[in-house]
Amino acid sequence: MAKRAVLSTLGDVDIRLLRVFVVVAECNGIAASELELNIGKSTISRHISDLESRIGLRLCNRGPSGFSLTSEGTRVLEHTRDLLMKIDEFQAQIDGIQRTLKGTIRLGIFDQSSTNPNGCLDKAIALFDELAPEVSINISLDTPSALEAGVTSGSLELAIVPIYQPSGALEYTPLYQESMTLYCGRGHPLFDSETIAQSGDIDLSDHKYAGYGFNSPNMRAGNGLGLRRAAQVKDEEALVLLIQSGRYLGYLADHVAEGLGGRDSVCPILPELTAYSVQFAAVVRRRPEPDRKTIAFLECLTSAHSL
Amino acid sequence: MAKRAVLSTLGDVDIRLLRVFVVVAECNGIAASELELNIGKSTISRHISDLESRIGLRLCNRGPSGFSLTSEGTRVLEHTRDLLMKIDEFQAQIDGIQRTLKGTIRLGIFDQSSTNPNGCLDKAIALFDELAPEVSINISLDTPSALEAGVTSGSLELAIVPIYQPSGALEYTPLYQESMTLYCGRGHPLFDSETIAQSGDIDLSDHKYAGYGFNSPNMRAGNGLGLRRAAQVKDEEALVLLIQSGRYLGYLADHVAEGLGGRDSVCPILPELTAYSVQFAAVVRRRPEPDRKTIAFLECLTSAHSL
DNA sequence: CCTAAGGTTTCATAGAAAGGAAACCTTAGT
DNA sequence: ACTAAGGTTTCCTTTCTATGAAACCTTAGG
Repeated sequence: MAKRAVLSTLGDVDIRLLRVFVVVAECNGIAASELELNIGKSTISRHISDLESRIGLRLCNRGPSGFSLTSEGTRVLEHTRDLLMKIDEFQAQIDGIQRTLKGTIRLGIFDQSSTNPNGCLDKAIALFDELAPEVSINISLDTPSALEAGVTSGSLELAIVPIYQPSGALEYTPLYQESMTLYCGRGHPLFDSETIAQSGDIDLSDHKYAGYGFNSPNMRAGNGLGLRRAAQVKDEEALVLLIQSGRYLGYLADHVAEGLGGRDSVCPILPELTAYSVQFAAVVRRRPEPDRKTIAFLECLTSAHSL
Repeated sequence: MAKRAVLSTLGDVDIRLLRVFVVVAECNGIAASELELNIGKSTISRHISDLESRIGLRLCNRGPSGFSLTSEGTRVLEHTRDLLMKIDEFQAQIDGIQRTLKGTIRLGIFDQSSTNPNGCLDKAIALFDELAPEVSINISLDTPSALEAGVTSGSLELAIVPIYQPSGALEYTPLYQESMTLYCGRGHPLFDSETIAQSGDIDLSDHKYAGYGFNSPNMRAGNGLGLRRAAQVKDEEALVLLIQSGRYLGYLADHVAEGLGGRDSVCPILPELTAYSVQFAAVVRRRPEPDRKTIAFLECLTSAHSL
């Protein structure tokens, strides 16, 4: 220990010595405290004299003639008990902080993903609320890229987004998949499933396509098939509307299509070709490392989805 | 450290680490705290991570992207400041105890020694009162042996006695001397100083001798000269009375004899032969080691007598 | 893309601290 | 006087701790 400028102006009263002193005083002698402290008397003796020389006071008379605190020792003992109590209190406070999760967690979810039956966000929230009832949860909906930006900037602790163009600054934890297929509505030329099954080479670019306005796996899939976007939507309801008009093709999550009344309403087009699946993942930032409540929530999410 | 049963259930929060943490938090970064702490950043970095792992919480985000306390870090910081304050307070209290002398000091003085002009007890008391105004002083008079017994038993902190038969259990600190000579009173056959000066061999045992009843240097001196005690006294006034009667020889402190009106009243007998001097000393017990106020008083005594 | 700044990690080392064993010193009580 | 009990000292070993130097990693900002 070369230089201790600011640190310990007086030589940090060794807590350990103080504890020894208290025990010795309570046991009324070194020999008696051996058992309690579980260390040899030579060590205890040295501890006591160390303490005495550090604080510059003789604390107790000890020897074959008996043990007794000096008047100063009595006073020091009082203050020491005080201090040790304070330290224990401190420990307890720290433990409390460690145990209790407090604050607010800001979650973001992809605004078109809340209906997926594979998503167990509800279960995760229930789990988390049990684990950390003191944390208030704040959920916002947005587009995947906006969510990722939010997480990166720190305005969101965690988001659930489809994995599209993973950012290196973010940590993705896969949760569930969503399968997407190109659909058309009743009245569309491609609506008849038989027809579609037979004709091997339909030129999809002959048909109008409706898709989201923002960057997404959806959009990439559309481009890959040579689809040309003739309508831009912002949300799923609008897309469903366009498809059901019988004039547009569009990608729908299969669970959405099923909810639409089955084959009477919409019809998948060349699933083998057009279907793809999107991996949804919880995303948190890599650094600064997410805080404990976020990690806890992430754990709740993964365990909710692994059931 | 093999076993730490009672000691440090949780691993004594190293005060040092906490201090480092506070400084780093206040400096808003490790690099900035280097100067303040006067230790290298590698060490500081390790300290912070040590602390974090000891208390099981991440306290701050740090790195090229900047420094910030986590929410937990903020809370820990508060409690830490609290604790450090308490520790400083403790130190101050100890310092206070160290500085302040309190209680009562019980002094004993030889009941025949208070008139000696060499004794500077008054000055010593004045010094002590300045140094330790909170200590109340308790003075009792007694015979040397009673005083030594009192010091040995602990019923007196300190006594001032003539050194006669030093006890090994006591610590003697010489203070001043008192010279004693054999005197006789006007009317005594040996009163004429001329006569005495001429006759080389006076048989002192021809004369009545008056001395103290208790063991003392005085008594030993009397015995050594072959004096036979014909009268026993308990205090000096009585002795003076007997000597002034012209019938008795007796040892008087020279300063007492001088106070008696000089040669007209009493006359020294063969000073070269009979005179002896008594060393007065402060006496404290060796063990249990005297307490601080006693040591302080002893210092006051010696410095009062060394002026 | 490059660099500087802020931190972290690794490595090696000096020194402190904790501990036990055994010899030793004192004192109370026989 | 002798002994046992209570402490202290001495000596040595083992384990930690603190520390700086230097290499390294990461990010902000030209």
